[in-house]
Amino acid sequence: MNKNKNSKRRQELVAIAARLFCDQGYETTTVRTLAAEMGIQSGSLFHHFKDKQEILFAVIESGMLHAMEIARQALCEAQTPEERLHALAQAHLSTLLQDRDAHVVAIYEWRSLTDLSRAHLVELRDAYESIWREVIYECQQAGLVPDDQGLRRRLALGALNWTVQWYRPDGPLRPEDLAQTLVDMLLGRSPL
Amino acid sequence: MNKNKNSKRRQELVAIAARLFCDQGYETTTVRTLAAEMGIQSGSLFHHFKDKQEILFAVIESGMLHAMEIARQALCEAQTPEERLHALAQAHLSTLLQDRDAHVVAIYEWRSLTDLSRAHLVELRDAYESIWREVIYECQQAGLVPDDQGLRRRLALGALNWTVQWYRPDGPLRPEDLAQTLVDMLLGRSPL
Amino acid sequence: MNKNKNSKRRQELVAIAARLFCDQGYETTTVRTLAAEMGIQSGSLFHHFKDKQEILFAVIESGMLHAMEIARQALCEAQTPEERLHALAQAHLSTLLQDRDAHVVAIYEWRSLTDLSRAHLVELRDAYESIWREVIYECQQAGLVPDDQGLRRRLALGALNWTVQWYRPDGPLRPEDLAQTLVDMLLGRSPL
Amino acid sequence: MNKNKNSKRRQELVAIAARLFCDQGYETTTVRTLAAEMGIQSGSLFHHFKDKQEILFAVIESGMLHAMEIARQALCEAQTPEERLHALAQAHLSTLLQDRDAHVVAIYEWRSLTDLSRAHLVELRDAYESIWREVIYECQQAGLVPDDQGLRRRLALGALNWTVQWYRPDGPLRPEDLAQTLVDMLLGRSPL
DNA sequence: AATGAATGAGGCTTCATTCAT
DNA sequence: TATGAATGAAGCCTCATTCAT
Repeated sequence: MNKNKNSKRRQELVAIAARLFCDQGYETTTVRTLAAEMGIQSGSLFHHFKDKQEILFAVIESGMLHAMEIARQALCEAQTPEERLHALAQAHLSTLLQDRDAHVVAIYEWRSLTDLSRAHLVELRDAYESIWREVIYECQQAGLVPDDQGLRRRLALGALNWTVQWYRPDGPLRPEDLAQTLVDMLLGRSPL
Repeated sequence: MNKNKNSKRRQELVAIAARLFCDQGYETTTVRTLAAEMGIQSGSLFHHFKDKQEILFAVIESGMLHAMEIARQALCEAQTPEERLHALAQAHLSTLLQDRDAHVVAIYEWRSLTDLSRAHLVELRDAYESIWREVIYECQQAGLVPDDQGLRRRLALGALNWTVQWYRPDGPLRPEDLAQTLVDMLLGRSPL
Repeated sequence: MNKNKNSKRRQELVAIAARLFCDQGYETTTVRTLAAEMGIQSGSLFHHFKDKQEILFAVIESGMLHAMEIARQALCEAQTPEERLHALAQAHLSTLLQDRDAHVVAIYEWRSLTDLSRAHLVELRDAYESIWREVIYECQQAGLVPDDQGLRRRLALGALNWTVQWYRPDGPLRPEDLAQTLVDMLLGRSPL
Repeated sequence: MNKNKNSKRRQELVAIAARLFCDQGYETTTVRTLAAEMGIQSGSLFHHFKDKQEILFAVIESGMLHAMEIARQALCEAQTPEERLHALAQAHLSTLLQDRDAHVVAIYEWRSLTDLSRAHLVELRDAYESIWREVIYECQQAGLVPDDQGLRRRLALGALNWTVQWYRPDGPLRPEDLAQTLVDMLLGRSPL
């Protein structure tokens, strides 16, 4: 099995799998379909991945790692708590759009992961959410957001994640508007 | 096949299916498992439902019909736009908790429906969302919410729906707090 | 799955499997071939047996149970130690010929059993061998066979078992001759 | 492919294959496992052997050639018919113990050989058995063994071959005792 | 001699569904 | 309504073998 987990080729295969899992669902996507779309034979798939499940893991992991990276970069350039919150929301939307397939898969196919894989990804998710926790905490310290045991943070993240259900980048709504409205809601502001 | 779609027995079976589909996923739950949990043989299942897929449809439909009913009742007793918005959010949370299984299934297994079934359920969903649209419109007319092409409504509904991912009724958070915070965010209020 | 382990139908299937496993080997015999020879579809096989391995177990177990039964019956009618020894050898040869398939499979495919199955069959085998141990012990007490820690017993049983490799019932050698010669060798006699 | 069939390297590989085939069975041992134990990659294996099956052939052939060699040497030093019979039994046991892997494989995996390979090995086996035939014949001429169309020879060889099933060199029984008892049984003697 | 990715046929097993009882 | 044996298509995965490097 090809152990080079970050090879260009592998990343391509993961992207293709992400698309298929997103479109058809993990259980419904057959190994043969995966292979066909990748331009290889079904047997060859198992040189790259131990399991069908390992492909699922790779898809979700790649989405999460990317999300983390983008969030970190976005925060580097932001200063005030509010700016940082805004940057984070923007970054979140960016990955959601850029790696939509992977994130949709993460949401829908979480259950199909093995316990071990899931445990590993839970760590990643916790790491990501702790970034949000931190930024929200800064906002609280600055008196911008009430201390509500993370309630607003959870609602906001939920609202963001749910956007994959309805948001289409080719619609009239710009991502910036989305992020702005989200921040407004979090901070208890109304544009009126 | 039992044509009496609302028979007590059938509703029991649907509830059992909802639980299994929610816990294990639609694709992963076998007809045999369904039958076993229902206390019958797998062959007998097909006297109650034409298809495995029809069971899925019944599960989701029942959740949606229930949601609609609860929403309508809640609105009957509410007067001002804000009260009505609050009542709606509360009602939404209620079904989400009461019929959690069915709603989780609706979210996760939407894809496994046949086109025909999906079309029918889309109608139901649209009917439900139009209730929200209406109430939000009333709030806009009252100057409580900005006119943003449904953006806030969508974010709010997303935030609510996402609660099935993390909200546990046995935790410290009461559903009322959730509904209140949600309304606050929608209306651009901060408890600070 | 059909739980009636002694049904006529099941015994037929086991006999067919025995023949195939004997002729082609367990690993080499495919489930599809098994099913085809049984006149059913490959999927139907799994109503009767949980596993391919369970078929192997059933084949070997049936051979062993039969061997035990025949040995017990033969001993009922024999009196003196030597008669009993002779009856036992004769009985052993009988099963070896009657259930040749099953016994060949037992010898060759022992390794393919699961640990659990093997443990169960080891008990059966031990029970069978203890019959031999007993009869040989009677012969020792009667001064017919030396006490050699079971060495002659083992050599004799080995010689018998090996007959499946070369003995053909349609040859010039009668089973009785075989049994007689075996007993002669065990008792240290020569026809000269 | 390496045409030097007797190269040191090749003999090593054959010995490793013998061990694996003996422990896991021919069908169950994968080419990858073979290669791994040999310290090479699976592709490289095919530079040494045309086929997986050719490895099996090499294993069995080597065991047989060795057996023949040891038998011939043993007979060189023996004089009387009985001495020669004893030497032969002793030699047989020696190879059975020395090359246990190869002989076990010969017994169990005979079926997996191609017809061509099998035919070649049948010649070797016949050559070996004719040595036994000869020595037994000498014993017959000397009045030590009855003329029974090879029945005692076959039983004796079977008893010997079967020893691989139960004999362990680290047990209380010495190979010499085994050989002696075997000869006694063949010649119709009892130590009593 | 060696590598190791790729092949592609084929293996075991599962599963929704049917149908005679 | 209920049963449960049978179906047969399809799923995931393995494995001996090849071939360009």
